[in-house]
Amino acid sequence: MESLIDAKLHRLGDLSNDDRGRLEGLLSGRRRAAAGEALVEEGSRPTFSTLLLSGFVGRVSTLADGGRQITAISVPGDFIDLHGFLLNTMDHSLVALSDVTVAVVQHTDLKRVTEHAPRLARALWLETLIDAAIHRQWLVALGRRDAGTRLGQLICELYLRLEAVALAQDHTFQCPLTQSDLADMLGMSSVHVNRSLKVLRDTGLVRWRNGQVWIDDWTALTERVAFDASYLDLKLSRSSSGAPIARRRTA
Amino acid sequence: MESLIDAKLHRLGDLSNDDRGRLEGLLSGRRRAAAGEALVEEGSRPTFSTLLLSGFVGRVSTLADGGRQITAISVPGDFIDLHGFLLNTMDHSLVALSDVTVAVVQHTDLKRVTEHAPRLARALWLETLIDAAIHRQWLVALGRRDAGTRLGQLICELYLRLEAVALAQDHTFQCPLTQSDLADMLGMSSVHVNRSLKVLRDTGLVRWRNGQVWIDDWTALTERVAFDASYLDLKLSRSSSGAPIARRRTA
DNA sequence: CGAATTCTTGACTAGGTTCAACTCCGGTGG
DNA sequence: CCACCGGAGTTGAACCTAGTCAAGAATTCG
Repeated sequence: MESLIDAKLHRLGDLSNDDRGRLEGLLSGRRRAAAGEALVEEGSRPTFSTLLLSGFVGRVSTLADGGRQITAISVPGDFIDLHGFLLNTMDHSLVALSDVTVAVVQHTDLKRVTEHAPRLARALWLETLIDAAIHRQWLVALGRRDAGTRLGQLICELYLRLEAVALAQDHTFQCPLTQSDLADMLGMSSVHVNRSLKVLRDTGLVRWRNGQVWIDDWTALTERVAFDASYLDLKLSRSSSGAPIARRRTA
Repeated sequence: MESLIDAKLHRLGDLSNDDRGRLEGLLSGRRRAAAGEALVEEGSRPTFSTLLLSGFVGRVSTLADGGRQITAISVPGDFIDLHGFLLNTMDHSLVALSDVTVAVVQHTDLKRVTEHAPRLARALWLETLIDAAIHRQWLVALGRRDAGTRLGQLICELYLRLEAVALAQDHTFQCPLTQSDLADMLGMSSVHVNRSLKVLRDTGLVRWRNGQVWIDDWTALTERVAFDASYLDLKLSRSSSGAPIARRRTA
């Protein structure tokens, strides 16, 4: 478990050992929650953020008519809800999509530390920017991709994110999400998730059974769904060389 | 123009006069761009961020098949592309949706200042978190709302955001977006935008003609499209009192 | 082993796309 | 001054993707 935290802290950029120690020192406790439990409720004002150690957590918005949209999914190693650190009230819930374990970070501690460690603050800021980059990718998918493509892209994304924390390898991974969870992420009905999954299965691209996913043909899948992983590979920018303002007609 | 900057800085939270001065000092120059020009290209590594002074800018992702998705829209007073400050390469373009003016902030200056002014850094972080909150709201809309609702919600959002910077009042505002731009934001065809707009017009809720929008019945519109403005009203959290971890079955 | 989810499949429906034609409007040049 | 032009808006008709409803099969869990 500690190795997961190490791996994550490493990915956060080239923090000094000081900063890394500061951050590890913040983790003040552990909590567990069972699948279906809300870690943080919409409308509440949490006093802590958490680092997800095991399991899957979804950001869930519930509509008046009972509809659900999962706007993001966190995998082990992700900070959950750094948003709650700066925002007054939660505009969505954080729900355990499987049994989960989290490490708790008190906002008061987080505030104190970030005021004295600007590089660390920047690393955490970056973490939320990566969230935003994933949000944008999902927006493109929901707005302009068909159902099968959205599903395939999500499977690719999950695989790479899990592989990055050593929870997936050889194009297979465990995934506790139900088809209904997938539907709420992909903005479609669970029936259609099922049908789309069947197409991926019948074309030999992906098998998904009993909570285990096998990507049988990674190359064909990424081509079929036009998956470009670059949005997941975001790192803290170091130097600042680059091109001047671009001027080009797009219309 | 300076009053716009003042208003914006004020909204960023209770910065000290020192911090406010620091931020104003960052604005190193002005640029103009005509509708259709790209301010920042996908794949580039910008060395500056900008504050939008006039006009509208969209974050645009272009698909291989020519499809476009606008994942966010910036109105005057918004910082554009703080993302580019920390991320290595742009995963999308920033395109002027009308003629625009921007104030430029060099990343090197931004970096120096945020390292010595943690509160200011936090205010800018917050700015990107608000972007993310809007992203989530759009995700919910794209995933779970029908076309008319999405359109109505966008009109409500635009009105409130423009009103906050004194560019809208009395439920009317100027909006240079074409129906095709709207389509690319709402993930639908421009034909269907036109039809949805006609429904809003015929039911007496909204008129949109020659770049001018009138919301004829705000109350009815917000009810019709279940618009909840709270996600736009996000402020820097000050104290840190709140409820402990919530435990509730949602399934 | 029985109950409750979850998954699977079929039949029908509806919201939205596509294609195409036509209109409206502002700008431009003869 | 007006005729033309191009971009934006408007509308109809045919088509299609995905949703809904419903029922049965498979899994998991107590």
